[in-house]
Amino acid sequence: MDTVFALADCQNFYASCERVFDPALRGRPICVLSNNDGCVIARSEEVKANGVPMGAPYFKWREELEEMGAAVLSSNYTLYGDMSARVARILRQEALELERYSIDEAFLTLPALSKENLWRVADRLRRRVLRWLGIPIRVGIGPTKTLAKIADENAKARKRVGWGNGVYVCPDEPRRKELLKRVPVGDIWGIGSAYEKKLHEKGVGTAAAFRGLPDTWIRKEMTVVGLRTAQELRGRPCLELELVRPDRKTLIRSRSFGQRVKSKNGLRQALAKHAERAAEKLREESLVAKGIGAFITTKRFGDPPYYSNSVAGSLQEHTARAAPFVRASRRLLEPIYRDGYGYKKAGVQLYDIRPSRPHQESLFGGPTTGRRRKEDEELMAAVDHVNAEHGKGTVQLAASGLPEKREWTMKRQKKSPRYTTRWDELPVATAR
DNA sequence: TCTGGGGTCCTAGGACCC
DNA sequence: TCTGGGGTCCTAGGACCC
Repeated sequence: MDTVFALADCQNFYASCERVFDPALRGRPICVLSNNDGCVIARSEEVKANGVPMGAPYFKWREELEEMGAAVLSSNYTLYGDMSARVARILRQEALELERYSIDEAFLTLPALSKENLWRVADRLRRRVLRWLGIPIRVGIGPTKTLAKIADENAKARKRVGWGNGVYVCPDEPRRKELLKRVPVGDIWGIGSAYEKKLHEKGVGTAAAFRGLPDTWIRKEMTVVGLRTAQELRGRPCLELELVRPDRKTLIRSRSFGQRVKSKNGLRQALAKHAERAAEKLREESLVAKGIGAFITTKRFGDPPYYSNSVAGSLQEHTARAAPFVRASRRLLEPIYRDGYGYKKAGVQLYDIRPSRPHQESLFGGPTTGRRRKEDEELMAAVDHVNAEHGKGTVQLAASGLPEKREWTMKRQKKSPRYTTRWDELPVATAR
């Protein structure tokens, strides 16, 4: 069957989620902050209209946000993740296949119906998601993923000026070319700031001009990735839906510190905590890893002297137990730590990752064999269980320090309740 | 004072092998 | 003076995404 691609995109997703559960937020400007309450990562329309850019540092905009009466919230990923899954379930009702591309976007394939009928299917999904979940979505449709993305952007632009309802089907040639003449090259999915600059220097400013460039030039200057993008803009699909998520290759846990950390001990505790959380994530996904790297950095904007370093190491065997990673993180800190700097961020990266089953015992037994390993695994399972019941960090290794003694802990002061995943945080309705 | 935290893919170049 | 021709694997760095 001939198919087309659709991109369904939740509008102002985090802000929309917050509004679903707190009616007082409807009609009120909202912004959601990154971890550490550092920058603005989601904005409602009102906040966008007031000129607050994506990624803006919160402290620079605090006063303006106050003036506009904005609600400022820490990010609540538990809530957003759950709502995201619910949106996907509704989209699957019409999709031939569905790829969850990010927390707030999904690619779908639909049968290649007439433009009018595609529009109807998409609009039905849009209305259903709005009515059942309270989340406004847009849908863009096209013959390739890249064109579906452009259709979605176009739906957004049209809606902003009061045209349409957030559903847009990419037209056929030659009207498609007219559309692409109005799309700035930097707005194309796959063209970031570096390629945008390069293309501008070549005098290429629009998607139409970009897709008209010779393949040899694109290939040479932008690798096969750029060439695929150009082909997709010409209507030739090069990217398929990714239906099974490929096994992850790396796993990073890192955080900026609430304040600078100078002591080796502080860094040691932070790395231990990241190692512990990384191992927890491995178990969550039934994976094991052997490679581990650690990094520390003072890196700040315009704030020398700066120092940044990382080092990689390896465990003796694949595992998902916390203790070996924590020990390794402590060991790895030694060669990279320099006294006298105020560190701003630290993290742990795991690699050489593979599924934990089927379980492979080394012929002669690894360093940890038999009963000892079994006990460790049971301990980890118990830790995960307690933390799932009572909240992350209820049980943890002593190496990462007591929460109240930490000098490096994260700021997250404005978080909303986990309305949909915690019984004790359910929204309360009162009648009068 | 205060600027997130994850990921992926591609290429070039070096080490090493026969 | 002249200095092969493949492979593979690994890593660093650059590009992109949300």
